[in-house]
Amino acid sequence: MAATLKDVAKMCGVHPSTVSRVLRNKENMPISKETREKILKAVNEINYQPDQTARALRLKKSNVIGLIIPNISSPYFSGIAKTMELECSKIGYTLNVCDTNEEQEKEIRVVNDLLSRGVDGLVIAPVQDSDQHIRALVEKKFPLVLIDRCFDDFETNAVICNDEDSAYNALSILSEMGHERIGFIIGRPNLFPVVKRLQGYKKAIADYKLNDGTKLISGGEPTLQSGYESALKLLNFSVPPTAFLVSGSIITLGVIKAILEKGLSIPEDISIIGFTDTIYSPYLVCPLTTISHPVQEIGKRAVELLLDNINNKDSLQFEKIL
Amino acid sequence: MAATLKDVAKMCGVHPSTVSRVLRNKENMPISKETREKILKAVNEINYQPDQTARALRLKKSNVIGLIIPNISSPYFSGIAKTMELECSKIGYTLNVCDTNEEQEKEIRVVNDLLSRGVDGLVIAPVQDSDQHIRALVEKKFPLVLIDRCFDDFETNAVICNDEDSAYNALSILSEMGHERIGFIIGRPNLFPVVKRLQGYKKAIADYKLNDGTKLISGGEPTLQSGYESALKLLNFSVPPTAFLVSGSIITLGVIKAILEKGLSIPEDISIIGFTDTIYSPYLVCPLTTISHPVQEIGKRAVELLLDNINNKDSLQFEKIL
DNA sequence: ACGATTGTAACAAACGTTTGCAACAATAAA
DNA sequence: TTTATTGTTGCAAACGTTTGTTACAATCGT
Repeated sequence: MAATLKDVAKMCGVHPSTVSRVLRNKENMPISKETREKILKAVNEINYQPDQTARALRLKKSNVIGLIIPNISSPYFSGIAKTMELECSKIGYTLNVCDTNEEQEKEIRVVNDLLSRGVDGLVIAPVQDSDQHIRALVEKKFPLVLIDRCFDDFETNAVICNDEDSAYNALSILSEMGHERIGFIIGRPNLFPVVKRLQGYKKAIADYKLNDGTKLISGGEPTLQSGYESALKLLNFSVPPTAFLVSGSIITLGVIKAILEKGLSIPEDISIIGFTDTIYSPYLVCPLTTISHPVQEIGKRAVELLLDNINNKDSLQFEKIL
Repeated sequence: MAATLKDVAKMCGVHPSTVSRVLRNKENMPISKETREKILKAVNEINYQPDQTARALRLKKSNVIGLIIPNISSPYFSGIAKTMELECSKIGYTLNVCDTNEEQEKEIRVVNDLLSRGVDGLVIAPVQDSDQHIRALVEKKFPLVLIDRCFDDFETNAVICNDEDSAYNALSILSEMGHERIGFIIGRPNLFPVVKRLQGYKKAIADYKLNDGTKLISGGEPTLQSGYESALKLLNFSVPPTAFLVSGSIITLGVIKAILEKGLSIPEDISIIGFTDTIYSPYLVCPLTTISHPVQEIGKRAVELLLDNINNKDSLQFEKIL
């Protein structure tokens, strides 16, 4: 189908290897001006494009990096995907975005698939139901950066946010506003950032002596419905919370729905601070205070870190950003 | 690094080709039960994964299809990407999502890159500033499906929405509500769906005898700022419109901002119908009537159509869905 | 004038697969 | 016993690159 090195070589009456050398112009092998120009002319003429598959096979380097995320249609992850793609194309890399649909089994399949396709490195926001396959990668010293979520029991490169402090700060603001009962609505409880937020939340509850010892944490699924039900549950307490910290975009919508249905208004009756990233926030039915994650920053740092790792396979750091 | 066919073969004392035959179990070449089992055991033992790069090179088939979209962080396109990815992984294909950032030059680069990487087919939502590279693909009979946007002057496989009728219907609804001056705020004017919406809009204006001959169309950029300015422009007319048809999610936010700033309220003073796809719509500051595109349907149809095209390279149809 | 040095380009092997063909046994047919 | 047949496996080429080594000139130094 497409033109190959051999075709170009035949056109010029030279050997394929000569063409290759011209295109990758090696200094150690000098080539006469005439043949070089002859070859370049032919290359332009038939618009020769090197076969990256063959190239990758020979060089054991694909110039592709894989991004594995649990949900590409979430504004948070698609934002990260976007900036990573931009960063990658700047430096001549192709980004291969894969969606695990938040399923552990699929994540494992996808990792294997990308590996067998010869990606040079991997950026993963792992479903955190198991970790052996990730462990295996770090043991193999395969270039890897975790984002958003990471594991507490073994070290990897990672770009994560300081969710613990964020949650803590959110509560101190609410506390200063006079709130004494602050609920926390969460999504999947075993996720790294959720765990961290929970830690910050509990620490603040203790430090500021809030909630009267009542447990005001609820949730379980990262869905609108779950957010709705969880919020409703807390609102139906005899002494309901006067403020909410909420752990995800879609969940926040559910919480809002619940509050409005109870005939309460935001922020007059109830305050909300949400972990959510979307341009729509300022235009919601209620003014919403949000803790937003810097997607561009995360994406940029992730590819930087991964590239460092690809180029010198031994460095291992642990990076945090807020 | 990773185990190869040769490694497995050596373990079993057989030839690599035999291992290959076992794994791809060919019927025409029978293999004794003993060697087959011996080989399968070894494969499991060292967890052999075939090198897809080498495979693709040999077979001239990668089992990868490329998706090229102008903006992956738009909820519309990321929704399509998600469903396409799901569909692809069902049938053993990998989806490679690329973002052109709405730049024509980058789209061309990306197409070439994916081709040289040996994708089996391409789904593209083209930036529509030029079309030769797309034309070249269809002439080459390369498996291709266009989504969301297509070209009027040459035929391709395509999955598009009937935006003309949608716009027309929106106007008839607004007209029935009593509106006589209806503005239209658009993003990039040369885009296929925008052109179609404009046609529907104009047709409805004529049929229902609206707008008094005044031109109430404004816009240019697909940004919040542009939507804001465009709406403001129309609202500052001596006889401003009483309703808006708006052509994109982010633009809609700009329009809302403009209306609220003028001290008007939605929907009491002004009605809006927007072409926008997002879960947030019901929770915006105002109840918003939206024309939503069926992302799952589009994604599903696109990969179906593309796969038909990959398998029998001659079929060419033209498909529309609403 | 002759060997050594240089500039230039061809050769061949390799990356990890797949697959048509040949080869070798063992068995069946004669 | 010989020949044909079948079942099972090995051999080698091919996919399109890259790169160490070799080969051939022409030029140089002496």
